[in-house]
Amino acid sequence: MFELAGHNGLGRNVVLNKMFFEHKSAKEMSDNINSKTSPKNWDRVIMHVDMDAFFAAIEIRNDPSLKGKPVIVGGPADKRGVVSACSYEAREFGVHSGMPMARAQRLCPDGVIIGGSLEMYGHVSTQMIKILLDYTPLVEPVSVDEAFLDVTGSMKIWSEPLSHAPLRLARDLKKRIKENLDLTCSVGVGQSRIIAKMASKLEKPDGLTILSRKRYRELFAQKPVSVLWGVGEKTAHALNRMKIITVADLIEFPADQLIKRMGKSAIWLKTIAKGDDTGKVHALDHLPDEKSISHETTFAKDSTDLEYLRTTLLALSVKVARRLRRSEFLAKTVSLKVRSDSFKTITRDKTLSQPTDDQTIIFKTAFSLLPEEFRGKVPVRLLGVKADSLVKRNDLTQLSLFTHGPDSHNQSMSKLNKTIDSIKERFGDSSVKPGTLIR
DNA sequence: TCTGGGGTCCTAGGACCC
DNA sequence: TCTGGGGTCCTAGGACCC
Repeated sequence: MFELAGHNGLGRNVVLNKMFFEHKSAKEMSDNINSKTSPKNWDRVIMHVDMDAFFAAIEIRNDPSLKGKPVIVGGPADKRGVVSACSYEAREFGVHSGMPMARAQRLCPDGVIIGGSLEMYGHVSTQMIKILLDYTPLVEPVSVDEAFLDVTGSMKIWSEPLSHAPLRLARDLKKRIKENLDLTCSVGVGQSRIIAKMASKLEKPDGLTILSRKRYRELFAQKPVSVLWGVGEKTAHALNRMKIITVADLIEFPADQLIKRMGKSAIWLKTIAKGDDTGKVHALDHLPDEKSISHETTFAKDSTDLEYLRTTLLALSVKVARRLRRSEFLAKTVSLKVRSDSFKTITRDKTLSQPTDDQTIIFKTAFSLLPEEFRGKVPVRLLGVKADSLVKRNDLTQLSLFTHGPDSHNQSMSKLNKTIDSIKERFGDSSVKPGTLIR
């Protein structure tokens, strides 16, 4: 951070964090921000709020005796569980989310393993969103523990001077989350979603980073392409084979050649490299409709027992159908997912003659898609059922708006409440919709 | 070391239609 | 007798994210 602060003399650095606040006076800060990259001249002010070690932090908050200990939240090792979140103390041992619990336990034998409650995390997530809504109606959850905010319209309230408005707002927001939820978050601020998103990661935990587009480019130019959001292992390798190693390489690489090699994603890769994305932050009650609803389960032990597989598929179908009905969707397509003992995963799907939310139809369709080799021969590790190509029931049955009450205020209130309630349904199970960040 | 669960988006071939 | 081009749907698989 002091390295970044070292750029202050150039009058262009707008990277700030908690260290910065503690060590710099208001005067120094205003000198720092007072430049042509000042947030005051931004066309948009986007924030990304990312809760720190969310599940683990909630567990520690609820049981202070866990404070300072390596806390690991996830499924049990003997049921092939993985880590879904862990405290920073656990990370010191090399534990991270997505890691098999068996391995985490070996790395961190004294770690406190907690199964956790997705329902409770969803509840806290809802509380967090409610706080964020006090700053702007444009709050778009990305997952249980993350959201984008477009606070462009809120800037005037947080002046004077205007150049400090994003900083003041972000500090206030962090303070309120700390006071109300007793949790910390990291906030990234920038002129686009991608900049805000990348910025929030920089000073975790309890960070606050404001990044101009210029500074964003300076900061990431020499970093490997894999730091970019959306560039995973495979894409990084593909780019590396084209001699594209750093973010700067990606920016400089001729667009037409990149499109030839990478297809459509080339455009997006260039965009994130430059921090130029124009993606809007959706208002909470105008989120794009869900595209699919699915449930899957991994068995504690692989199974060749067809009756067991049937029962499991039925249970999964019931869960999927229930969610379809609750959210008033019908599915045009039913999809089955099977993972074998050798970890090979296949999917089979079928488009129905009539869209449905009926568990029996979903189950029968899913079961009929189960290939012969998995009916007693090849051991099955995982089964999944997905409802796809969703349509709103109302769109289909032509039920009109008139069926709702006449009181427009109550109507919009209940709509908002319903929307907030549905966050848990939609995001409370650590699901995400990464696509909305981009497209 | 033995790899969860819930999502989104993209690609690609073949069918089918105009 | 050889031969269009475009559009959309269906199905399977894969990359990626949290």
